[in-house]
Amino acid sequence: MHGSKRVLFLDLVLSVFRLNGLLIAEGDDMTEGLGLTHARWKVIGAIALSNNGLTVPGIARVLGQSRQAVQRITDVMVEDGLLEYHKNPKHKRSVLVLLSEQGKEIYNTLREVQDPWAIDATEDIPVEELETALRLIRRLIKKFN
Amino acid sequence: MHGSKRVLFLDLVLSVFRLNGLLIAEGDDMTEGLGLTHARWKVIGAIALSNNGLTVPGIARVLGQSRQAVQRITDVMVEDGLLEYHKNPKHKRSVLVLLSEQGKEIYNTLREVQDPWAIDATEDIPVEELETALRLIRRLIKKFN
DNA sequence: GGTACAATGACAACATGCTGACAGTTGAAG
DNA sequence: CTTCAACTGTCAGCATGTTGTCATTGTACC
Repeated sequence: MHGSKRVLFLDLVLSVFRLNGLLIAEGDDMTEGLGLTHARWKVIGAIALSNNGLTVPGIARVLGQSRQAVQRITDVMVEDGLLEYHKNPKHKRSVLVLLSEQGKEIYNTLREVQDPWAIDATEDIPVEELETALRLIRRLIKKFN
Repeated sequence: MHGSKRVLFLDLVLSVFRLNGLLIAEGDDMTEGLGLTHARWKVIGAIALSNNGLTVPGIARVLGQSRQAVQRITDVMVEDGLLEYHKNPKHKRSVLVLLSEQGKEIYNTLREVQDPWAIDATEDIPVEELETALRLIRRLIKKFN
């Protein structure tokens, strides 16, 4: 009988939905004044975490979104001077997306708010619990991928 | 120095974003053929879990969304015969949203797919890990609420 | 009872996400 | 070298979510 396990898991799923919304709200609060929406700081974060830049479909894979949705955002962000398209030696059409100088400045400003936030959020949570939760979430990601 | 804990947490945040997207995709796959979108099965689920029906703003609070977004969905779902608006003895304007007969049937059909899915997804995951992860996520939800 | 504040429905403008479709590019298998 | 499937950019249509605004209804406080 796996009844309680099933309920436990459905509870987890609903909680992930809820936490997802709250995390986006937190991010939007943090980026208030930087002129960023959640779609934008997600892209900036994904690029900043990569060393050599990412292609548009690459960003989409990291964020778990469609490449078309990411393409639309990056196009506007390039127009706004936050990102730059660079030639990709490995692909004639698929350019690399990198942070512009302005984009880097905004990311640094974001980090100044984000770092204390992350530390505060995990203040009273043991590292082991974070690791267990992350491992479980990764396992589910792999399963559903 | 909380550096590694900070990185661990940011990794967790990104993974929650990713898992959120994958779970919605899983739900959409399960409801394929039922004519439901994720906005719709979330509403049906929220109402089904409540005993006496919910008002539109009430659904919004449960799902962590704006009442306007939920209102638009429920209006169309009433038109489509999935939901019904009933008089609310406690409020002259704010009606109660309930599942119609067709809505109940669809929810039952959904359960027939959802239950095996939940069992399969957690097949090789110990209950203790599920509980640890859920506890952590709930703690974060409470923190950001 | 009256009054101030919160909650609700309704509508609009906008940002974001998805899928489908089509053409050009890449890479791997034959 | 050829061929074909997968990947990519681009455009279009549509569903969803957010914020803002306004009038109406509820509630709490005096």
